[in-house]
Amino acid sequence: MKTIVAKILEDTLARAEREGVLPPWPERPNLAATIDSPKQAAHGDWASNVAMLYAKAARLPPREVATRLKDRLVDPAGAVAALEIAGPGFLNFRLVPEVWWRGLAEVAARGPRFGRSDVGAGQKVDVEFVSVNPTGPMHVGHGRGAVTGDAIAALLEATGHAVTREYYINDAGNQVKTLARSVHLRYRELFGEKVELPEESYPGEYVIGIARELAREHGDRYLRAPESEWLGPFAALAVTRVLELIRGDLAALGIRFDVWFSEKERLHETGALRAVLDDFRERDLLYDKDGAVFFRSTLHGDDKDRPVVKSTGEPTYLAGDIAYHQDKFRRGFDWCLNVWGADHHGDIPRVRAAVEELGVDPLRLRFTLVQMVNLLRDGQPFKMSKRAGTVVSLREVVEEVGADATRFFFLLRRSDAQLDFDVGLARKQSNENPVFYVQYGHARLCSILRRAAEQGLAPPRHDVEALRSLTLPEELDLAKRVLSMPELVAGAALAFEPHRLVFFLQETVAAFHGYYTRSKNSDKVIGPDPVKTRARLFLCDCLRQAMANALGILGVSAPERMERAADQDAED
RNA sequence: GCGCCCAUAGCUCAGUUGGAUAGAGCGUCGGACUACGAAUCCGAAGGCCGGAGGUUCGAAUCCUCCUGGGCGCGCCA
Repeated sequence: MKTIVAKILEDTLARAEREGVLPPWPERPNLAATIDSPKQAAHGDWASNVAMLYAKAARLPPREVATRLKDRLVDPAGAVAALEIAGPGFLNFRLVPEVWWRGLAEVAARGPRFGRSDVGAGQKVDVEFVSVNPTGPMHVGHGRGAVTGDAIAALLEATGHAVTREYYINDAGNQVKTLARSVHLRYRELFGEKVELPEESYPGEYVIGIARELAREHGDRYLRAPESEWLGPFAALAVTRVLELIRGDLAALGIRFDVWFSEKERLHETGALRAVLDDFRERDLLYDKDGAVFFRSTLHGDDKDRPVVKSTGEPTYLAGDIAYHQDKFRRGFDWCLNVWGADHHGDIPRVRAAVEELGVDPLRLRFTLVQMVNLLRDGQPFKMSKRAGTVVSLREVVEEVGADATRFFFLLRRSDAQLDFDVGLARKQSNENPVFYVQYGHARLCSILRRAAEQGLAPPRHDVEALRSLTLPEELDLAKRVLSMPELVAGAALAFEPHRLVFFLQETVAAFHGYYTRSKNSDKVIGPDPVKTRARLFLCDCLRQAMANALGILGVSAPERMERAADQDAED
C-alpha cells in the first residue's frame, strides 16, 4: 500500500523538477523512507516529511515546498482522496476507500502466504539459538531464548530467507566431565555406597536415571575403576540422554532444529579446531603467556586479548567458537545470526575479531541478545540456577500452561529487555494471559464464518462492488490493519523483533472485538443486506487469514473454537 | 574501575529507527448480554518519558555527563 503513495510522490517530484518549480535535489533519499503511517487518523493514511527534507536544497520554507508539490500532484488513478499540508510541512495523504478494498484482493489471492514477502531474496541464513550445555533439562530461562530464536527464524523464512536452525552442542568441555562425574557418584550410590555430592555436581533426578542405565548395562564394572576408564563412556551416554531430554523440551514447544552441531565430533575429532589455531599461530595472532595461549582480539577492538588454550593444554570455549564460526561460514551462509543470552554479550567482540581474521566480512555475523528472565512465583523472586533445588523446568511450565501460552508469553516484549515470568500467574490460565484474547478473536471470526456457511451463504470472495457498500470507519480501519501486515512482518524480520507481530495481533484483535460489539445489536456481519453481508464476510475472512498467518509465524496455534477451560481457580 | 543492556501511567510494557496532541494490557472506579461466543466491549481517572545539558524546523528516540538497576570483564561454559 505504501508503494502506491511512494509512486505518486515520485512522479509528483519529477514533475515539479521538470516544470522548474523546484530545483534539482541531488541527495534525494529513497522516498518510501519519508513515508509512514501517522499515529493519528486525522493526519491521513500516509504522511511524508519529504518537504522538510527538501527545504534546505530548495532554499524554501518547508510549507512552500509542500505547496508546490501539492499543486502538481500526479495521480492518474485517482487514488488520493485528499492531500493536506499540515504542521511544519507534512504532506498528509488520504486514499480513497477503493484503494484498500482493491488491496484486499491480495489477501484472498495469497491465502496462507499473505503477509509473507521476498525481501530476503533467498539469502541463505543460519540462525543459531538455544545451544544450552548438555548437562540437564532446560529451565524456564532457556525457554525464552528458544522461543525467540525460533520465532526469528520463522520471520526470516516468512520474508524469503533460506533458514537453517542450528544448535551448537558444547559436548567437549569441562561441564561434560562434571556431568559424567555426577553420574558416577550416583552409580556408586546405586551399589550401596554413601556418597556426598560436591558443590559443583549436577543433582538432578535425570542423573540417577542415567546411572541406573549404566549399572544395568555394565554392572559394577566401573565401581572401582580409575576415572580414565569410565569418564568416556559415562560422558557419552550422559550427553546422549540429556540431549534427548532437551529435544523433548524443545519439541514440547514445537521447536525443531535442522542441524545439531557437535563440538566434539565436528571440531575436535576432525582436527578443525587444531587447524584453525595452527593457522592463527602462523599468522602471529596467538602468543604464549603464563603457560596459556592468547588470541590477539585487541587487534579488532576487544579490550583484552583472550585465552584460547588453557595452561592445562585444553582449548577454551572461545577456541571452539572460532572453529565453529569458520565451519559455519564455510557452509556458504550469506550471513549468520547468533541468538545469545545477554550474559554472553561480552563474547561478541572476541568472536567478531576472530571472524574478521577468518576473512569474513564482520557484517555477515549478526547477534541478537535475549535478556534474562526474572523468575517469580506469585510475586516473589527466586534465583534461577541449575544447581538450586527451586529451579522450575521448562517442561513443567509448558505442561501446565500449554505451548501456546508459553510461546506467546516469551514473545510478549522485546528480547533485549528483561522479562518477568511469574510461574504462578502463567499456571493460572486466567484471562490475564493475552494469548487467550488473541486466540478468542480468531475463534470468533471462525464462528461467524461457520455460521454463514451453515446458513447456506456463499463462501467469502473478493468483490470490490460489494466492499464499496461498507461505510463504517471501523470496517475501513480493519482493512487497513490487515493490509499493513506484509510491511510489518518485513520490519520485524529485519530487526529480529518478533514482539512486533505480537503487538500487531493484539491491536488488530482489539479493533475487531470493538467492531464486533458495536455492531452486534445493529449491523451484524450476517445481516439483512446480502451485499453488505457478502462484503463483511469477506472482510472477516481476510482478518481471520491475517491473524492465522501471524500466529503461524509465531508458532502459536489459531484455534477455530475455544474450549472453555474448567475453572482453574478451584485448586488455588 | 572499564564495557554492554535497561529506565515511559500504581504494576508489566509498546512506541514502526528523528515526526504532529506519548499508547496498550493489568489494576481501580462506573456502565453494556432476549448469544453471528460477555474468554468481549464502552467510558473515567492515571505522565516533567530517571535527572541535567547539547544537536535541529522537530527528541521518549541521536550525542555528553550524572543517578539508579541488570549482566559481563585473559586460562567458566
